[in-house]
Amino acid sequence: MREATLRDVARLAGVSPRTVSNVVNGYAPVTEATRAKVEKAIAELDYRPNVVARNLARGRSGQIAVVVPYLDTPYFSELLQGIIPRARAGGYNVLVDQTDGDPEHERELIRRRARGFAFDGLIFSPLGLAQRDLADADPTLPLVVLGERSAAGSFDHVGIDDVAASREATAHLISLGRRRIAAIGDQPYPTGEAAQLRTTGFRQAHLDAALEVDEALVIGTPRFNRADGAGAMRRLLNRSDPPDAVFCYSDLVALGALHAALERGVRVPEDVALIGYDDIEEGRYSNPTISTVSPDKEAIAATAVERLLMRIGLGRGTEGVAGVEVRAAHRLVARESTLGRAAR
Amino acid sequence: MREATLRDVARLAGVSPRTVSNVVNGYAPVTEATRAKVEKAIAELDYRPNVVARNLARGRSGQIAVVVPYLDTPYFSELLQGIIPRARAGGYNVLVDQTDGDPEHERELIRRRARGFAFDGLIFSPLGLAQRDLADADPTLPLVVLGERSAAGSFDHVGIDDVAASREATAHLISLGRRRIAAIGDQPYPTGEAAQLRTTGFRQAHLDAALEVDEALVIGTPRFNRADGAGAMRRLLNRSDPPDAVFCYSDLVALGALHAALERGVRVPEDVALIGYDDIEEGRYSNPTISTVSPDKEAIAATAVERLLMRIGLGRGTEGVAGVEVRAAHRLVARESTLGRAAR
DNA sequence: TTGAAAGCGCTAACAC
DNA sequence: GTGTTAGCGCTTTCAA
Repeated sequence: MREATLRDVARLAGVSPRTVSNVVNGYAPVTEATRAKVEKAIAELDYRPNVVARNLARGRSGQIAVVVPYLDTPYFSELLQGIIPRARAGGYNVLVDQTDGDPEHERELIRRRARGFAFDGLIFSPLGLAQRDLADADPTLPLVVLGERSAAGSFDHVGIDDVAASREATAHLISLGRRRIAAIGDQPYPTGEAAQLRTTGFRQAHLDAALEVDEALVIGTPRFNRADGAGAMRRLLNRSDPPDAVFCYSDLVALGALHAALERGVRVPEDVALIGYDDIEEGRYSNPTISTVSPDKEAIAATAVERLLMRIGLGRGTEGVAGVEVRAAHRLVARESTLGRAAR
Repeated sequence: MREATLRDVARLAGVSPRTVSNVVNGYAPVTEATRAKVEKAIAELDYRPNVVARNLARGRSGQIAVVVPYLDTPYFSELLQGIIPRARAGGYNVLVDQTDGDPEHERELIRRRARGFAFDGLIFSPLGLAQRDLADADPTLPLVVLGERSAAGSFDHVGIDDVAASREATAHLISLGRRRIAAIGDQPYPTGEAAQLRTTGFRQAHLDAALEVDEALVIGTPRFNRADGAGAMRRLLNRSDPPDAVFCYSDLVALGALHAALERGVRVPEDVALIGYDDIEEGRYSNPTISTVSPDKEAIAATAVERLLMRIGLGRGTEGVAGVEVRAAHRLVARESTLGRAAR
């Protein structure tokens, strides 16, 4: 049996489609009597508005897209979890996609709203894509980029102060008396813009303490995942002069590094202290627990959605609006991987 | 400036909308010359088809929804990661939502496609919702349910054999000489249908070995997460006669239990062996690594998408088609949390 | 307060 | 092969 349409309801209720539409959307004032009639007809026919038709008529899709490099990265799933309910509260459904960090996929997504992927706005966490590539993005697309801004543009940025946070994390290691500090996660320009900010903070902390950075201890990794963290750590431990502390550019990297250390019988933090970045739940349950930089994810999710909906609300007028950079709060969370069991 | 429409392209190319549509969709044979003209016009106007309009005309949304209880549960994010590319390959975009295990939210979603949430089919992982509630689901909705089937219906199920898998996991602990085996994760009917299957397998393994189940060691938890796992483990360790092994109904539960054990100085697996369920990546990097039941997630994702698209293809005819139960493969993966470091 | 009617942009049956 | 045209189901301007 065919789905009931608004027309069917109108016919049954003996009113015009216009009136039904008014009732359904709570628009113009409708007589109580009329409303009752219409609602009765709606119930009788089990009528549900066709969203696709509505969107076509309204000239919007009622959806936003959230695109991240990897969905199985806890940081992103935690963020997504914060974004979805807020978007729904704002009347939007959420399309999700991952790019695997593929620059082509990312570019395609931005340059021209990807084929067949209909959305009114986009929350985007670029990875393989240099931020300046966003510059020639479709300027009519409401866009919020996650991560610190590295280039101006007509879109918004939401992120924490990576340089400051990294500096604090490194300073924490230094304050514990560590002197040979490694960094795992550096990435070359232009892909690794976020990574480079962290490296900058790492260097600043050394400067602050009048310490030299041993360049051999700055290890690049293609991804911020457990496997790469473990691999980098193994290389560090193979050295004749291994580090006594490591600043990892993500908790996943730190967890991988931890695994590699314990596997070799290297004690954490006695032999080597470890600090991560992101404050994912996993780091609160690992053994030892992982010290980390904790970004205010709730604020990031909330701000990203808020800014995006605002831009969507502006309509095509978005084009003129300059990009805003929003800095969410962060804090250092010291746990066992730097303080030791004594922390308990 | 207004977006170019198909009509604009037709006008510029000097052909009819019909022809442009043909070119865009690669339908009917089109002369090379015409095609070239049309493509030139498309490029010139930077034309992109309006997906919403297309969907309305085609009477579909081109989207499927994936609904899980919690997005930040690694098992679900890993699954989602397998589902999304496959759905896109099949021409569908993926809407994602989480229910927080709220039965009302789940029911609403099924009973009548949720307001404003447009999708042609649904992959659904119920939690708070008893499977028999799915019975009075909209029978015209193409639906694939994740998890083992506990009731018949007109929709498909994709999952592993939970009873058998749980039996194997428990048998593994028994084969290691453990005799006081606890289970963490049981849940009351009707919410915890999946949990109860695992409890059944747990009991069967005891029967097989002519062992008694100590009912005091079967611990219920509201959720399958780290915190609940840790809490349950603490209670077990508080007993005068703690278990020498624990079958945890998810890896997250096992990771929480592990944390609680180590926190007390209880050795794993020497004092208590631990086995989980799901084989999430985290369990391969924890210290010790977690033994687990590994479901073939790729197969689950692939089958779920495949069955769903098949049902969507059937159109309204879906109604008659009986539900199919697909059993994906699983295997036991023994790691350090049962075998000890020697496993390396 | 409600009705009539013109689209929203695309598809596809039907003709030529 | 290509054009004509009538919808898809809803919104919304303009009248009444």
